[in-house]
Amino acid sequence: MKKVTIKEVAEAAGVSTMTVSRVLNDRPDVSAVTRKRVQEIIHEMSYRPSAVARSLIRGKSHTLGIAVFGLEHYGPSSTLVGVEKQAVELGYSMLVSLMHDGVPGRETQQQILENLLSRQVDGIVWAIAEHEVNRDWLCQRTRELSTPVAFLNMQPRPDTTMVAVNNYAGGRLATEHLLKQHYRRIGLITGPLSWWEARQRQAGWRDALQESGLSTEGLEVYGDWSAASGEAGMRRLLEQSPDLEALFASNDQMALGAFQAARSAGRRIPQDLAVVGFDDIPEAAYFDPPLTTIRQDLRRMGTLAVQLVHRNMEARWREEGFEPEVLWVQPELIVRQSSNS
Amino acid sequence: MKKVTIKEVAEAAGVSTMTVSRVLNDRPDVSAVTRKRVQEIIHEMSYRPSAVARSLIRGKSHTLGIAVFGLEHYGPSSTLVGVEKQAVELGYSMLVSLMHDGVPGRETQQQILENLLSRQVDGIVWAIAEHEVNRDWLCQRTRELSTPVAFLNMQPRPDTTMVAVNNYAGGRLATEHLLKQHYRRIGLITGPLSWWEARQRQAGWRDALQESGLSTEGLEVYGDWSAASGEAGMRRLLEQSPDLEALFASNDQMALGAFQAARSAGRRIPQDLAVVGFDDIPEAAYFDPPLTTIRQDLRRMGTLAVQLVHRNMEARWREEGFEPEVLWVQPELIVRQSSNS
DNA sequence: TTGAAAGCGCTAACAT
DNA sequence: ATGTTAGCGCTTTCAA
Repeated sequence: MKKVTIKEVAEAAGVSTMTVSRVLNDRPDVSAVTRKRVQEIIHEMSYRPSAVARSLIRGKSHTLGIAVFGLEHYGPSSTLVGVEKQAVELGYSMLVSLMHDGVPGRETQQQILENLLSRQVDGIVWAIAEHEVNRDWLCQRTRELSTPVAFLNMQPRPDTTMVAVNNYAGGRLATEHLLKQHYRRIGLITGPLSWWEARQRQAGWRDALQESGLSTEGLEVYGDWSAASGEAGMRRLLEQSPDLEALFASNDQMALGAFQAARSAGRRIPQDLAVVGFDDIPEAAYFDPPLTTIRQDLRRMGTLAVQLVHRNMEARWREEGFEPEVLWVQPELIVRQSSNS
Repeated sequence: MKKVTIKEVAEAAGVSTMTVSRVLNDRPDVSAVTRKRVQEIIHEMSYRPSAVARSLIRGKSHTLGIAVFGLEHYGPSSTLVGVEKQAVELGYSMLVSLMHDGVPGRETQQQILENLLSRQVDGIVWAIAEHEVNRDWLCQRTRELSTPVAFLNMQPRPDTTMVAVNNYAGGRLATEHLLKQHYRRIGLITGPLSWWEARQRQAGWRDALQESGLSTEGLEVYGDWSAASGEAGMRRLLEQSPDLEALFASNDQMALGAFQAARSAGRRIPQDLAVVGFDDIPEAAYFDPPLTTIRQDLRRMGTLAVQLVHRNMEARWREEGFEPEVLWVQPELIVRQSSNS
């Protein structure tokens, strides 16, 4: 089937394209008879106005761009779900760009940005974790654009719109929960420290311990978010600190790996070792034992990011100013049996 | 920053828009001097050609539409990753539409399809599981389109392009693995039977048992893919068939739930009960015990779907015919300790 | 090697 | 209430 254009519809209906256009846009200035006839023809020919032509003329594409890293994982996909839902509610479609490789390089990020812009997206949500790759250039670049951008989970910067989970607070929450139960030797398996989120969780753990006058000596090992790294990390931790009483794993997968290492070492959870994770993946409640963890409302984060972008767009539309703002989402402690003393 | 157009670039360079266009498209018929100058100006003004205008004129948007259901889950997000990767490699961007609610209704699917089409996508990948909602209308509709569509994981139909995992074979694989180890009372926790995939896995299990001359009586309970339903299902199964020796859970989450129920019932895995799951989610290898499961190469499925769509598009471009085809992806048995006798 | 004119599909602004 | 003209940003065609 060839694509039908407004011209053909107009011809078939014996009216001008303008009249068809008016019917399409529900304008009041069309006689009821004409409207009805045109609508019928539209239906018959299964005519569908070209969003592309409309974008060109209106200078708005009704499309939001989103760049996501690590979509296979629970966090990014939940976030994307939140973003999409809100986007659709506000009448936008989603142009999605993914980053796959181990570390999101500058080259690729640049390409993604330019591609989204060339497709005339009305706004952008940047859900690519901040790595050691210098990100200032990106933030700088976005400030020069006429297209609003909201960043997710990144080190806050002045004049930048951002939504982030308070990972620092999450780290403290986890650690303080363990401290309250009188554990004193509380280990940490970090995420890759090139990630902002991993550093924040680490800082929360460290500060909580230090404020209680406790040492962090020998209690910290490095993971890469994977269950395998959690297992290896736990093993190292038990070797270097056999007096370990509790563990804060920077995500649930690593906690799961740690469970396995603890089992092989003959340590029961929670009797011999209390564990807290981070994320609250759907499986966490069914771990053995069910995992105490820090829940992040990722969908909400996505939703908020879209709202910020949208408000920003509307402001620019009306030629008003828009104050960049940073929105913090608070994480929540979910207590299950892995931390019960 | 206002958006720069080709006109402004042309003016700044003192040439016609045509010359700029030629430079943009790397046409040979521009003098080296002019080309260089224009390129510099383009860079200076950070001019970016409008993909929208190009789409309009060329009748190709270089965009692929994809409709996905249940993106929070591991399966759909892996598939999307595969789709996106291949799409980008072939020079397309991805317009993503999500379905959220419990059951993907016809209304919403229709809307999604129309929306993608109105945005002039060059091709569509339909990754929404087939439910009891009658899908024939959708397939029929796509046959009338000038835009090629590839379906994922659906009941094969004539004249329809599709990629699917052989879920039936997967179900047999799981069950035969258990049979080989001399288990005879092998239970099944199904997915929601409104899903084609769930029915296929069920059929594989049933046929395998029946061909071995075994009864399926009292060995089947219904789940909804969630770990909670796996736990409830396992409990029921143990009640109605206390002589249960093994279990095939139609996905890994339900297997995880079943683990928990088995534990509370005092049954050890695998000594008292062997378990096989389906999907091979990344966590499966770290369950306690590690889960034997059926792996599906979901990324590959996504990749293949895009390739089919692309070949189809090229064929239409050259006004050739294109034979709809059905591609089957074979699942693979991953043996871990949950099924070791 | 370069440019002018026409037009992709649609709508805003101005007739009638 | 309806039609005409012009133009969104770019490229195709044809002329110079």
